[in-house]
Amino acid sequence: MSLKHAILVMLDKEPSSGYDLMKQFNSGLGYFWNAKHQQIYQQLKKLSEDALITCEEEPQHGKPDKKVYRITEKGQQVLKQWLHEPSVPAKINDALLVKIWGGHHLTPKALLKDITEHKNRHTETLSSLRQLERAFHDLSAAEKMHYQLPFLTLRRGILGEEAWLKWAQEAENTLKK
Amino acid sequence: MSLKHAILVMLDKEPSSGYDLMKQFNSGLGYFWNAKHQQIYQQLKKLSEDALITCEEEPQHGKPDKKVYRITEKGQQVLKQWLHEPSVPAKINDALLVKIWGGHHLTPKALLKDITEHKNRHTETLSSLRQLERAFHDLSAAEKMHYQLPFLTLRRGILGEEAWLKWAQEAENTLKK
DNA sequence: ATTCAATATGCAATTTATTGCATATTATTC
DNA sequence: GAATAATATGCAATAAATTGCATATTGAAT
Repeated sequence: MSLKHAILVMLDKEPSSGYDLMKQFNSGLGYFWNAKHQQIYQQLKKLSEDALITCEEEPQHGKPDKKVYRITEKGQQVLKQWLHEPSVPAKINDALLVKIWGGHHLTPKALLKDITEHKNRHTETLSSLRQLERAFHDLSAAEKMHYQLPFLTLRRGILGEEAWLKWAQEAENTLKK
Repeated sequence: MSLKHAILVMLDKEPSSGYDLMKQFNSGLGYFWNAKHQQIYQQLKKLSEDALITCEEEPQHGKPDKKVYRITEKGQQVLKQWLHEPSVPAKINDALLVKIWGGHHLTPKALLKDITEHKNRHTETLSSLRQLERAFHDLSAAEKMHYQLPFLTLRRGILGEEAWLKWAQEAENTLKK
């Protein structure tokens, strides 16, 4: 379980509300970790109880109140310890591939339709990742150095999405025959 | 949740025991779906209760007894229905990338070590996928046609692993500087 | 003889994740 | 003025996945 650590990593960079974290998880920066808002709020509650983070209510004008969470010393210790452990390999559970594997019950057309929908999503993701990449390239050398590590994760996203789309092309060529 | 459907797809191709399925999930063919043995046995139990599969005990000589599961008519119906629904996108939860994203607490050396371990796993996976690919190429045209769809999933695996390794090279170049 | 690896399955408890509500404010659009 | 989208959070129930045991057989190696 690393949602906990993903949250700690994010709060270590910048204090945030659950809603802020949720947006990060659902946008480019959180490309590598997915979580629904419920999970995030639940984890924040747990992390608070364990005193790995603290919570401050921040009244806002024009918007509902925010609960801003901050990582504590204890939280940083836990985070550092986790960072020093070998990371568990990401597991792949890809329903589309299960479907294709057993797809002889379906027409190629039905398979293509499903693939196309996924392709649209991947195309969008790639496009927003590339946007972030361009923003990175416009930074000064010092800033580039500073964002070196997040940039690596961005590159992973880009290479991953490119490979996915390349595969989709192959799949389409096969299924259209 | 598609472990259920992954199992149905597999049993639809060939009756198997939980242990057989487990091996598939942990080898090349199950590259696109991961499950631990507990999950598989639990699902088989549930699927039996729901009458989507049946179970037959098969005594073996030299080995403990096997429970061979077969998909039922009802199971095939459920499977077909699922195949006709749009498949849910695979979600990515990659602890290594979380680590890199927050890796400024670590030395580049420590990060490289972790990446190298992952690289070894990915290299092995790629190598076994390529072996399967070569086996495919040696098939007759008719057989190739028959395995067209599983071959597509194999290609996804290969392209995915190649992209991963390409990224690892980039990451190493960055971190070694 | 004994340890080890592979085969084969499972219970019980816990932890994680998902789903389905539910609420409240403000700004904007129709 | 009413509907909608965005902001912001949460409870409760269920489902799914993981972890830690636990057992039993056979063959091969030491």
